[in-house]
Amino acid sequence: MNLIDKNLLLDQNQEDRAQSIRDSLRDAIIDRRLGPGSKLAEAEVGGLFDVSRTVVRSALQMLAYEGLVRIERNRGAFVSNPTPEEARQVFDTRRLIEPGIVRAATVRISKADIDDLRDHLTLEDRFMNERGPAARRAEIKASGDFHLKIARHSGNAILEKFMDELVARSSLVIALYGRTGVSRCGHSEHRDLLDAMERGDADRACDLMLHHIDHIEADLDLREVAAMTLKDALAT
Amino acid sequence: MNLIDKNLLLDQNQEDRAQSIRDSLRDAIIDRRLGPGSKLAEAEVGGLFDVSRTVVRSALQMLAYEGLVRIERNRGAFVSNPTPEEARQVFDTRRLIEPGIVRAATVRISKADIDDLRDHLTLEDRFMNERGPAARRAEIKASGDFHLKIARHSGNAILEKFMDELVARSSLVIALYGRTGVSRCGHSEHRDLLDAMERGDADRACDLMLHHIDHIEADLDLREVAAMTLKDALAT
DNA sequence: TTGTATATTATTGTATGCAATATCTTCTGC
DNA sequence: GCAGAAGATATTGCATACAATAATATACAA
Repeated sequence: MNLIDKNLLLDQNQEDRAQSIRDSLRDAIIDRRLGPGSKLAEAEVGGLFDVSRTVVRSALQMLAYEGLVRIERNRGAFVSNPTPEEARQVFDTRRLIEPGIVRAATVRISKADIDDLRDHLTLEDRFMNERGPAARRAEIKASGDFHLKIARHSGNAILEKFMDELVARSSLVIALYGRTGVSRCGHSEHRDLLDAMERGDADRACDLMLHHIDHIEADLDLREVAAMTLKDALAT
Repeated sequence: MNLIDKNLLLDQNQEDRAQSIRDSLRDAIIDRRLGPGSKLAEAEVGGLFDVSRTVVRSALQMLAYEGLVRIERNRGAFVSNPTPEEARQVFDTRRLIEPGIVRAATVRISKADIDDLRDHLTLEDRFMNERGPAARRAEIKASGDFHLKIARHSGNAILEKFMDELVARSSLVIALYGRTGVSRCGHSEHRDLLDAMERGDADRACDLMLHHIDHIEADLDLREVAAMTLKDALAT
Protein backbone atom coordinates (compact mmCIF):
# COMPACT_ATOMS: atom_id res chain seq x y z
CA MET A 1 0.00 0.00 0.00
CA ASN A 2 2.17 2.78 -1.31
CA LEU A 3 -0.31 5.58 -1.65
CA ILE A 4 1.28 8.38 0.27
CA ASP A 5 1.99 11.79 -1.05
CA LYS A 6 4.29 13.12 1.61
CA ASN A 7 4.85 16.31 -0.36
CA LEU A 8 1.18 17.04 -0.26
CA LEU A 9 1.15 16.49 3.46
CA LEU A 10 4.09 18.70 4.20
CA ASP A 11 2.90 21.31 1.75
CA GLN A 12 -0.15 22.38 3.61
CA ASN A 13 1.64 22.90 6.84
CA GLN A 14 -0.59 21.86 9.68
CA GLU A 15 -3.79 22.78 7.91
CA ASP A 16 -6.21 19.99 8.61
CA ARG A 17 -4.32 16.82 8.08
CA ALA A 18 -7.41 14.67 8.22
CA GLN A 19 -8.66 16.30 5.07
CA SER A 20 -5.45 15.69 3.15
CA ILE A 21 -5.41 12.07 4.26
CA ARG A 22 -8.99 11.77 3.09
CA ASP A 23 -7.96 13.21 -0.27
CA SER A 24 -5.06 10.80 -0.62
CA LEU A 25 -7.22 7.83 0.26
CA ARG A 26 -9.94 9.03 -2.02
CA ASP A 27 -7.54 9.34 -4.93
CA ALA A 28 -6.22 5.88 -4.18
CA ILE A 29 -9.74 4.48 -4.22
CA ILE A 30 -10.94 6.12 -7.42
CA ASP A 31 -7.58 5.29 -8.98
CA ARG A 32 -8.22 1.65 -8.03
CA ARG A 33 -4.94 1.39 -6.17
CA LEU A 34 -7.23 0.43 -3.32
CA GLY A 35 -9.79 -2.00 -4.66
CA PRO A 36 -13.33 -2.48 -3.37
CA GLY A 37 -13.34 -4.51 -0.19
CA SER A 38 -9.83 -3.51 0.91
CA LYS A 39 -9.53 -3.06 4.61
CA LEU A 40 -8.35 0.30 5.87
CA ALA A 41 -6.98 -0.41 9.32
CA GLU A 42 -6.59 2.69 11.41
CA ALA A 43 -3.16 1.83 12.74
CA GLU A 44 -1.83 0.90 9.32
CA VAL A 45 -3.03 4.07 7.63
CA GLY A 46 -1.82 6.10 10.58
CA GLY A 47 1.59 4.54 10.25
CA LEU A 48 1.77 5.34 6.55
CA PHE A 49 0.89 8.97 7.00
CA ASP A 50 2.65 9.30 10.32
CA VAL A 51 -0.32 10.49 12.31
CA SER A 52 -2.32 9.08 15.19
CA ARG A 53 -5.41 6.97 14.77
CA THR A 54 -7.53 9.92 15.83
CA VAL A 55 -6.97 11.83 12.64
CA VAL A 56 -7.14 8.72 10.46
CA ARG A 57 -10.49 7.95 12.00
CA SER A 58 -11.71 11.39 11.10
CA ALA A 59 -10.63 10.90 7.49
CA LEU A 60 -12.32 7.52 7.31
CA GLN A 61 -15.57 8.95 8.64
CA MET A 62 -15.56 11.56 5.91
CA LEU A 63 -15.08 8.88 3.30
CA ALA A 64 -17.86 6.85 4.86
CA TYR A 65 -20.15 9.82 4.65
CA GLU A 66 -19.59 10.18 0.93
CA GLY A 67 -20.08 6.47 0.42
CA LEU A 68 -16.58 5.47 -0.65
CA VAL A 69 -15.95 3.56 2.55
CA ARG A 70 -18.16 1.39 4.68
CA ILE A 71 -17.55 1.37 8.42
CA GLU A 72 -18.70 -1.65 10.38
CA ARG A 73 -18.84 -1.25 14.10
CA ASN A 74 -15.96 -2.91 15.91
CA ARG A 75 -14.77 -4.30 12.61
CA GLY A 76 -13.30 -1.35 10.83
CA ALA A 77 -13.39 0.49 7.53
CA PHE A 78 -13.46 -1.10 4.08
CA VAL A 79 -13.50 0.32 0.61
CA SER A 80 -17.12 0.16 -0.50
CA ASN A 81 -18.37 -2.61 -2.67
CA PRO A 82 -21.41 -1.10 -4.37
CA THR A 83 -24.08 -3.48 -5.58
CA PRO A 84 -25.41 -3.25 -9.14
CA GLU A 85 -28.52 -1.65 -7.68
CA GLU A 86 -26.44 1.03 -5.98
CA ALA A 87 -24.56 1.49 -9.22
CA ARG A 88 -27.81 2.16 -11.04
CA GLN A 89 -28.81 4.67 -8.39
CA VAL A 90 -25.55 6.53 -8.91
CA PHE A 91 -26.25 6.95 -12.60
CA ASP A 92 -29.95 7.69 -12.09
CA THR A 93 -28.91 10.49 -9.80
CA ARG A 94 -26.37 11.79 -12.27
CA ARG A 95 -28.98 11.79 -15.00
CA LEU A 96 -31.16 13.88 -12.75
CA ILE A 97 -28.53 16.36 -11.64
CA GLU A 98 -26.00 16.83 -14.39
CA PRO A 99 -28.31 18.29 -17.02
CA GLY A 100 -29.13 21.04 -14.57
CA ILE A 101 -25.46 21.59 -13.88
CA VAL A 102 -24.63 21.76 -17.56
CA ARG A 103 -27.45 24.19 -18.13
CA ALA A 104 -26.27 26.51 -15.38
CA ALA A 105 -22.65 26.21 -16.45
CA THR A 106 -23.47 26.94 -20.09
CA VAL A 107 -24.98 30.25 -19.08
CA ARG A 108 -22.24 31.30 -16.70
CA ILE A 109 -19.02 29.96 -18.19
CA SER A 110 -16.43 32.39 -19.60
CA LYS A 111 -14.26 32.10 -22.68
CA ALA A 112 -11.19 31.55 -20.52
CA ASP A 113 -12.89 28.70 -18.69
CA ILE A 114 -13.87 27.13 -21.98
CA ASP A 115 -10.23 27.27 -23.01
CA ASP A 116 -9.20 25.65 -19.77
CA LEU A 117 -11.63 22.83 -20.42
CA ARG A 118 -10.22 22.43 -23.93
CA ASP A 119 -6.79 22.01 -22.43
CA HIS A 120 -8.24 19.37 -20.22
CA LEU A 121 -9.60 17.55 -23.25
CA THR A 122 -6.15 17.37 -24.84
CA LEU A 123 -4.91 15.91 -21.57
CA GLU A 124 -7.61 13.26 -21.75
CA ASP A 125 -6.61 12.52 -25.33
CA ARG A 126 -3.03 12.06 -24.32
CA PHE A 127 -3.90 9.50 -21.64
CA MET A 128 -6.22 7.76 -24.06
CA ASN A 129 -3.40 7.22 -26.52
CA GLU A 130 -0.98 5.93 -23.93
CA ARG A 131 -0.72 2.26 -22.98
CA GLY A 132 -0.58 0.59 -19.62
CA PRO A 133 -2.60 0.55 -16.41
CA ALA A 134 -1.20 3.83 -15.12
CA ALA A 135 -2.48 5.60 -18.21
CA ARG A 136 -5.84 3.85 -17.80
CA ARG A 137 -6.11 5.14 -14.23
CA ALA A 138 -5.15 8.62 -15.28
CA GLU A 139 -7.71 8.44 -18.06
CA ILE A 140 -10.54 7.54 -15.70
CA LYS A 141 -9.47 10.21 -13.27
CA ALA A 142 -9.30 12.87 -15.97
CA SER A 143 -12.66 11.83 -17.32
CA GLY A 144 -14.23 12.35 -13.92
CA ASP A 145 -12.41 15.62 -13.47
CA PHE A 146 -14.01 16.94 -16.64
CA HIS A 147 -17.44 16.54 -15.07
CA LEU A 148 -16.23 18.09 -11.84
CA LYS A 149 -14.82 21.10 -13.62
CA ILE A 150 -18.15 21.71 -15.27
CA ALA A 151 -19.87 21.42 -11.91
CA ARG A 152 -17.47 24.00 -10.57
CA HIS A 153 -18.82 26.43 -13.13
CA SER A 154 -22.44 25.87 -12.17
CA GLY A 155 -22.12 28.51 -9.47
CA ASN A 156 -23.78 26.21 -6.96
CA ALA A 157 -21.57 24.91 -4.18
CA ILE A 158 -24.11 22.32 -3.07
CA LEU A 159 -24.42 20.78 -6.50
CA GLU A 160 -20.66 20.83 -6.70
CA LYS A 161 -20.39 18.82 -3.52
CA PHE A 162 -23.02 16.36 -4.69
CA MET A 163 -21.10 15.89 -7.92
CA ASP A 164 -17.87 15.28 -6.03
CA GLU A 165 -19.58 12.40 -4.33
CA LEU A 166 -21.27 11.09 -7.47
CA VAL A 167 -18.11 11.14 -9.55
CA ALA A 168 -16.18 9.36 -6.84
CA ARG A 169 -18.86 6.71 -6.54
CA SER A 170 -18.95 6.37 -10.30
CA SER A 171 -15.24 5.62 -10.39
CA LEU A 172 -15.75 2.91 -7.83
CA VAL A 173 -18.61 1.44 -9.83
CA ILE A 174 -16.62 1.52 -13.04
CA ALA A 175 -13.76 -0.18 -11.25
CA LEU A 176 -16.12 -2.97 -10.24
CA TYR A 177 -18.38 -3.38 -13.22
CA GLY A 178 -16.52 -1.71 -16.09
CA ARG A 179 -15.97 -3.83 -19.16
CA THR A 180 -13.45 -1.91 -21.21
CA GLY A 181 -12.23 0.21 -18.35
CA VAL A 182 -13.39 3.43 -19.87
CA SER A 183 -15.77 3.94 -22.71
CA ARG A 184 -13.90 4.73 -25.90
CA CYS A 185 -16.46 7.19 -27.15
CA GLY A 186 -16.29 9.17 -23.94
CA HIS A 187 -13.81 11.74 -25.09
CA SER A 188 -15.42 12.72 -28.31
CA GLU A 189 -18.60 13.13 -26.30
CA HIS A 190 -16.82 15.45 -23.93
CA ARG A 191 -15.69 17.49 -26.91
CA ASP A 192 -19.16 17.70 -28.42
CA LEU A 193 -20.55 18.73 -25.07
CA LEU A 194 -18.01 21.48 -24.69
CA ASP A 195 -18.73 22.70 -28.22
CA ALA A 196 -22.41 22.98 -27.44
CA MET A 197 -21.62 24.88 -24.26
CA GLU A 198 -19.38 27.26 -26.13
CA ARG A 199 -22.17 27.95 -28.62
CA GLY A 200 -24.43 28.63 -25.63
CA ASP A 201 -26.72 25.84 -26.76
CA ALA A 202 -27.86 24.68 -23.35
CA ASP A 203 -30.58 22.35 -24.62
CA ARG A 204 -28.16 20.51 -26.85
CA ALA A 205 -25.58 20.37 -24.07
CA CYS A 206 -28.10 18.80 -21.70
CA ASP A 207 -29.03 16.27 -24.31
CA LEU A 208 -25.43 15.35 -24.94
CA MET A 209 -24.79 15.01 -21.24
CA LEU A 210 -27.72 12.65 -20.81
CA HIS A 211 -26.56 10.44 -23.63
CA HIS A 212 -23.03 10.53 -22.33
CA ILE A 213 -24.16 9.24 -18.95
CA ASP A 214 -26.20 6.57 -20.69
CA HIS A 215 -23.13 5.48 -22.58
CA ILE A 216 -20.99 5.27 -19.48
CA GLU A 217 -23.61 3.13 -17.79
CA ALA A 218 -24.11 1.01 -20.90
CA ASP A 219 -20.43 0.16 -20.78
CA LEU A 220 -20.95 -1.57 -17.46
CA ASP A 221 -21.98 -5.11 -16.80
CA LEU A 222 -24.52 -4.85 -14.03
CA ARG A 223 -25.99 -8.31 -14.34
CA GLU A 224 -24.18 -10.95 -12.35
CA VAL A 225 -25.10 -10.24 -8.77
CA ALA A 226 -24.33 -13.69 -7.49
CA ALA A 227 -20.87 -13.87 -9.04
CA MET A 228 -20.08 -10.53 -7.54
CA THR A 229 -21.00 -11.39 -4.00
CA LEU A 230 -18.92 -14.52 -4.28
CA LYS A 231 -15.96 -12.58 -5.55
CA ASP A 232 -16.58 -10.14 -2.72
CA ALA A 233 -16.38 -12.91 -0.16
CA LEU A 234 -13.07 -14.08 -1.57
CA ALA A 235 -11.68 -10.59 -1.94
CA THR A 236 -11.68 -9.94 1.78
CA MET B 1 -29.48 24.38 26.30
CA ASN B 2 -31.91 21.65 27.12
CA LEU B 3 -31.89 19.58 23.99
CA ILE B 4 -31.16 16.14 25.24
CA ASP B 5 -33.28 13.13 24.65
CA LYS B 6 -31.88 10.77 27.22
CA ASN B 7 -34.47 8.14 26.36
CA LEU B 8 -33.28 8.08 22.82
CA LEU B 9 -29.73 7.70 23.97
CA LEU B 10 -30.42 4.88 26.38
CA ASP B 11 -32.76 3.22 23.93
CA GLN B 12 -30.22 2.25 21.36
CA ASN B 13 -27.94 0.56 23.76
CA GLN B 14 -24.39 1.34 22.81
CA GLU B 15 -25.11 1.50 19.12
CA ASP B 16 -23.13 4.41 17.78
CA ARG B 17 -23.60 7.22 20.21
CA ALA B 18 -22.04 9.78 17.91
CA GLN B 19 -24.85 9.25 15.46
CA SER B 20 -27.58 9.71 18.04
CA ILE B 21 -25.90 12.86 19.32
CA ARG B 22 -25.75 14.11 15.77
CA ASP B 23 -29.45 13.41 15.41
CA SER B 24 -30.31 15.24 18.61
CA LEU B 25 -28.23 18.23 17.62
CA ARG B 26 -29.66 18.19 14.16
CA ASP B 27 -33.20 18.18 15.48
CA ALA B 28 -32.33 21.03 17.80
CA ILE B 29 -30.94 23.02 14.89
CA ILE B 30 -33.79 22.51 12.46
CA ASP B 31 -36.21 23.07 15.35
CA ARG B 32 -34.45 26.38 15.96
CA ARG B 33 -33.78 25.56 19.57
CA LEU B 34 -30.20 26.19 18.52
CA GLY B 35 -30.16 29.30 16.39
CA PRO B 36 -27.70 30.10 13.61
CA GLY B 37 -24.37 31.21 15.04
CA SER B 38 -24.72 29.33 18.32
CA LYS B 39 -21.48 27.90 19.54
CA LEU B 40 -21.32 24.18 20.10
CA ALA B 41 -18.46 23.70 22.56
CA GLU B 42 -17.20 20.15 22.69
CA ALA B 43 -16.97 19.99 26.46
CA GLU B 44 -20.41 21.48 26.95
CA VAL B 45 -22.14 19.12 24.53
CA GLY B 46 -20.19 16.23 25.96
CA GLY B 47 -21.35 17.15 29.43
CA LEU B 48 -24.97 17.29 28.33
CA PHE B 49 -24.89 13.90 26.70
CA ASP B 50 -22.48 12.42 29.18
CA VAL B 51 -19.82 11.36 26.69
CA SER B 52 -16.26 12.36 26.04
CA ARG B 53 -15.23 15.08 23.62
CA THR B 54 -14.08 12.39 21.19
CA VAL B 55 -17.55 11.27 20.33
CA VAL B 56 -18.97 14.80 20.34
CA ARG B 57 -16.28 15.77 17.88
CA SER B 58 -17.34 12.96 15.62
CA ALA B 59 -20.95 14.13 15.73
CA LEU B 60 -19.95 17.71 14.98
CA GLN B 61 -17.90 16.62 12.00
CA MET B 62 -20.90 14.84 10.55
CA LEU B 63 -23.00 17.96 10.94
CA ALA B 64 -20.27 20.02 9.35
CA TYR B 65 -20.22 17.69 6.39
CA GLU B 66 -23.92 18.18 5.76
CA GLY B 67 -23.56 21.92 6.13
CA LEU B 68 -25.53 22.47 9.32
CA VAL B 69 -22.45 23.35 11.31
CA ARG B 70 -19.35 25.29 10.43
CA ILE B 71 -16.08 24.24 12.06
CA GLU B 72 -13.35 26.85 12.34
CA ARG B 73 -9.93 25.57 13.14
CA ASN B 74 -8.90 26.14 16.75
CA ARG B 75 -12.12 28.04 17.30
CA GLY B 76 -14.78 25.41 17.38
CA ALA B 77 -18.14 24.52 15.88
CA PHE B 78 -21.00 26.91 15.25
CA VAL B 79 -24.47 26.44 13.86
CA SER B 80 -24.25 27.58 10.25
CA ASN B 81 -25.31 31.01 9.21
CA PRO B 82 -26.12 30.57 5.52
CA THR B 83 -25.90 33.65 3.33
CA PRO B 84 -28.79 34.61 1.05
CA GLU B 85 -26.73 33.29 -1.83
CA GLU B 86 -26.36 29.91 -0.13
CA ALA B 87 -30.06 29.98 0.58
CA ARG B 88 -30.78 30.43 -3.11
CA GLN B 89 -28.49 27.54 -3.93
CA VAL B 90 -30.40 25.31 -1.56
CA PHE B 91 -33.66 26.02 -3.34
CA ASP B 92 -32.09 25.88 -6.80
CA THR B 93 -30.86 22.42 -5.94
CA ARG B 94 -34.22 21.36 -4.62
CA ARG B 95 -35.88 22.56 -7.80
CA LEU B 96 -33.48 20.41 -9.73
CA ILE B 97 -33.80 17.26 -7.63
CA GLU B 98 -37.28 17.07 -6.18
CA PRO B 99 -39.22 16.80 -9.43
CA GLY B 100 -37.19 13.71 -10.23
CA ILE B 101 -37.87 12.32 -6.78
CA VAL B 102 -41.58 12.96 -7.08
CA ARG B 103 -41.64 11.33 -10.49
CA ALA B 104 -39.90 8.21 -9.23
CA ALA B 105 -42.05 8.08 -6.11
CA THR B 106 -45.27 8.49 -8.08
CA VAL B 107 -44.46 5.38 -10.05
CA ARG B 108 -43.37 3.25 -7.13
CA ILE B 109 -45.56 4.29 -4.22
CA SER B 110 -48.17 1.87 -2.86
CA LYS B 111 -51.68 2.53 -1.65
CA ALA B 112 -50.62 1.90 1.93
CA ASP B 113 -47.82 4.44 1.63
CA ILE B 114 -50.23 6.99 0.22
CA ASP B 115 -52.43 6.43 3.25
CA ASP B 116 -49.45 6.92 5.53
CA LEU B 117 -48.73 10.22 3.85
CA ARG B 118 -52.35 11.24 4.26
CA ASP B 119 -52.03 10.59 7.98
CA HIS B 120 -48.99 12.80 7.94
CA LEU B 121 -51.03 15.58 6.33
CA THR B 122 -53.60 15.49 9.11
CA LEU B 123 -50.71 15.79 11.54
CA GLU B 124 -49.49 18.87 9.70
CA ASP B 125 -52.99 20.31 9.84
CA ARG B 126 -53.18 19.80 13.56
CA PHE B 127 -49.93 21.68 14.17
CA MET B 128 -51.07 24.42 11.82
CA ASN B 129 -54.18 25.01 13.87
CA GLU B 130 -52.35 25.09 17.18
CA ARG B 131 -50.88 28.24 18.65
CA GLY B 132 -47.48 28.93 20.14
CA PRO B 133 -43.84 28.54 19.18
CA ALA B 134 -43.74 24.83 19.97
CA ALA B 135 -46.49 24.20 17.45
CA ARG B 136 -44.68 26.41 14.92
CA ARG B 137 -41.54 24.31 15.31
CA ALA B 138 -43.48 21.10 15.00
CA GLU B 139 -45.17 22.49 11.91
CA ILE B 140 -41.87 23.26 10.17
CA LYS B 141 -40.47 19.90 11.15
CA ALA B 142 -43.52 18.06 9.87
CA SER B 143 -43.47 20.02 6.65
CA GLY B 144 -39.89 18.95 6.00
CA ASP B 145 -40.71 15.39 6.95
CA PHE B 146 -43.33 15.28 4.24
CA HIS B 147 -40.68 15.90 1.62
CA LEU B 148 -38.39 13.36 3.23
CA LYS B 149 -41.07 10.71 3.24
CA ILE B 150 -41.61 11.19 -0.45
CA ALA B 151 -37.87 10.92 -1.04
CA ARG B 152 -37.92 7.67 0.88
CA HIS B 153 -40.30 6.29 -1.72
CA SER B 154 -38.11 7.24 -4.65
CA GLY B 155 -36.21 3.98 -4.28
CA ASN B 156 -32.91 5.84 -4.53
CA ALA B 157 -30.82 5.93 -1.37
CA ILE B 158 -28.47 8.57 -2.74
CA LEU B 159 -31.25 10.98 -3.57
CA GLU B 160 -32.69 10.26 -0.16
CA LYS B 161 -29.46 11.29 1.50
CA PHE B 162 -29.21 14.42 -0.61
CA MET B 163 -32.74 15.35 0.39
CA ASP B 164 -31.94 14.83 4.05
CA GLU B 165 -29.26 17.43 3.71
CA LEU B 166 -31.34 19.80 1.62
CA VAL B 167 -34.32 19.70 3.94
CA ALA B 168 -32.11 20.31 6.95
CA ARG B 169 -30.45 23.25 5.25
CA SER B 170 -33.84 24.58 4.21
CA SER B 171 -35.00 24.61 7.81
CA LEU B 172 -31.96 26.61 8.76
CA VAL B 173 -32.57 29.06 5.92
CA ILE B 174 -36.23 29.45 6.85
CA ALA B 175 -35.18 30.07 10.44
CA LEU B 176 -32.95 32.89 9.26
CA TYR B 177 -34.88 34.48 6.45
CA GLY B 178 -38.44 33.30 6.93
CA ARG B 179 -41.07 36.00 7.16
CA THR B 180 -44.16 34.23 8.40
CA GLY B 181 -42.33 31.21 9.79
CA VAL B 182 -43.99 28.76 7.49
CA SER B 183 -45.92 29.46 4.36
CA ARG B 184 -49.64 29.22 4.98
CA CYS B 185 -50.41 27.70 1.62
CA GLY B 186 -47.87 24.95 2.14
CA HIS B 187 -50.24 22.34 3.45
CA SER B 188 -52.88 22.57 0.79
CA GLU B 189 -50.03 22.28 -1.69
CA HIS B 190 -48.87 19.12 0.00
CA ARG B 191 -52.37 17.75 -0.31
CA ASP B 192 -52.66 18.60 -3.99
CA LEU B 193 -49.29 17.02 -4.63
CA LEU B 194 -50.31 13.84 -2.88
CA ASP B 195 -53.57 13.73 -4.84
CA ALA B 196 -51.66 13.96 -8.10
CA MET B 197 -49.34 11.19 -6.99
CA GLU B 198 -52.28 9.00 -6.06
CA ARG B 199 -53.78 9.50 -9.52
CA GLY B 200 -50.40 8.51 -10.95
CA ASP B 201 -50.18 11.88 -12.65
CA ALA B 202 -46.41 12.32 -12.46
CA ASP B 203 -46.24 15.37 -14.71
CA ARG B 204 -48.76 17.21 -12.62
CA ALA B 205 -47.02 16.15 -9.41
CA CYS B 206 -43.70 17.48 -10.67
CA ASP B 207 -45.33 20.74 -11.60
CA LEU B 208 -46.92 21.11 -8.20
CA MET B 209 -43.65 20.34 -6.50
CA LEU B 210 -41.84 23.02 -8.47
CA HIS B 211 -44.42 25.62 -7.61
CA HIS B 212 -44.41 24.54 -4.01
CA ILE B 213 -40.66 25.09 -3.77
CA ASP B 214 -41.07 28.46 -5.44
CA HIS B 215 -43.65 29.41 -2.84
CA ILE B 216 -41.45 28.39 0.05
CA GLU B 217 -38.62 30.48 -1.34
CA ALA B 218 -40.92 33.40 -2.12
CA ASP B 219 -41.86 33.49 1.53
CA LEU B 220 -38.29 34.36 2.43
CA ASP B 221 -36.65 37.74 2.56
CA LEU B 222 -33.29 37.22 0.93
CA ARG B 223 -32.39 40.87 0.43
CA GLU B 224 -30.59 42.44 3.33
CA VAL B 225 -27.10 40.99 3.25
CA ALA B 226 -25.43 43.78 5.18
CA ALA B 227 -27.94 43.76 8.02
CA MET B 228 -27.46 40.05 8.37
CA THR B 229 -23.72 40.09 8.72
CA LEU B 230 -24.04 42.77 11.35
CA LYS B 231 -26.55 40.73 13.28
CA ASP B 232 -24.18 37.79 12.90
CA ALA B 233 -21.34 39.77 14.43
CA LEU B 234 -23.49 40.67 17.41
CA ALA B 235 -24.89 37.18 17.81
CA THR B 236 -21.52 35.71 18.68
C1' DT C 1 -10.50 -35.45 10.32
C1' DT C 2 -13.97 -32.33 11.76
C1' DG C 3 -16.51 -29.59 14.89
C1' DT C 4 -16.67 -27.09 19.10
C1' DA C 5 -14.91 -24.70 23.11
C1' DT C 6 -11.35 -21.93 24.95
C1' DA C 7 -7.44 -18.93 25.04
C1' DT C 8 -4.75 -15.63 22.65
C1' DT C 9 -4.11 -11.80 19.72
C1' DA C 10 -5.41 -7.84 17.15
C1' DT C 11 -8.39 -3.97 16.29
C1' DT C 12 -11.71 -0.74 17.28
C1' DG C 13 -14.38 2.58 20.68
C1' DT C 14 -13.86 5.87 24.10
C1' DA C 15 -11.74 8.69 27.64
C1' DT C 16 -8.11 11.48 28.99
C1' DG C 17 -3.74 14.22 29.00
C1' DC C 18 -0.82 17.56 26.98
C1' DA C 19 0.47 21.10 23.70
C1' DA C 20 -1.07 24.78 20.66
C1' DT C 21 -4.18 28.31 19.77
C1' DA C 22 -7.65 31.55 20.78
C1' DT C 23 -10.20 34.40 24.06
C1' DC C 24 -10.73 37.11 28.05
C1' DT C 25 -8.89 39.99 31.89
C1' DT C 26 -5.99 43.12 33.79
C1' DC C 27 -2.73 46.54 33.73
C1' DT C 28 0.02 50.29 31.93
C1' DG C 29 0.89 54.49 29.27
C1' DC C 30 -0.99 58.15 26.88
C1' DG D 1 -11.05 57.44 29.66
C1' DC D 2 -9.22 54.61 26.21
C1' DA D 3 -5.90 51.83 23.31
C1' DG D 4 -2.82 48.46 23.41
C1' DA D 5 0.18 44.94 25.67
C1' DA D 6 0.86 41.09 28.81
C1' DG D 7 -0.65 37.59 31.35
C1' DA D 8 -4.36 34.29 32.74
C1' DT D 9 -7.97 31.25 31.30
C1' DA D 10 -10.47 28.41 28.33
C1' DT D 11 -10.93 25.57 24.21
C1' DT D 12 -9.47 22.97 20.51
C1' DG D 13 -6.10 19.49 18.00
C1' DC D 14 -3.78 15.54 18.52
C1' DA D 15 -1.66 11.51 20.68
C1' DT D 16 -2.04 7.94 23.73
C1' DA D 17 -3.91 4.63 27.21
C1' DC D 18 -7.29 1.52 28.44
C1' DA D 19 -11.59 -1.09 27.78
C1' DA D 20 -14.67 -3.64 24.74
C1' DT D 21 -15.27 -6.37 20.86
C1' DA D 22 -14.04 -9.27 17.07
C1' DA D 23 -10.68 -12.39 14.76
C1' DT D 24 -7.54 -15.98 15.14
C1' DA D 25 -5.17 -19.90 16.95
C1' DT D 26 -5.09 -23.84 19.87
C1' DA D 27 -6.78 -27.80 22.30
C1' DC D 28 -9.82 -31.33 22.85
C1' DA D 29 -13.54 -34.60 21.82
C1' DA D 30 -16.40 -37.10 18.68
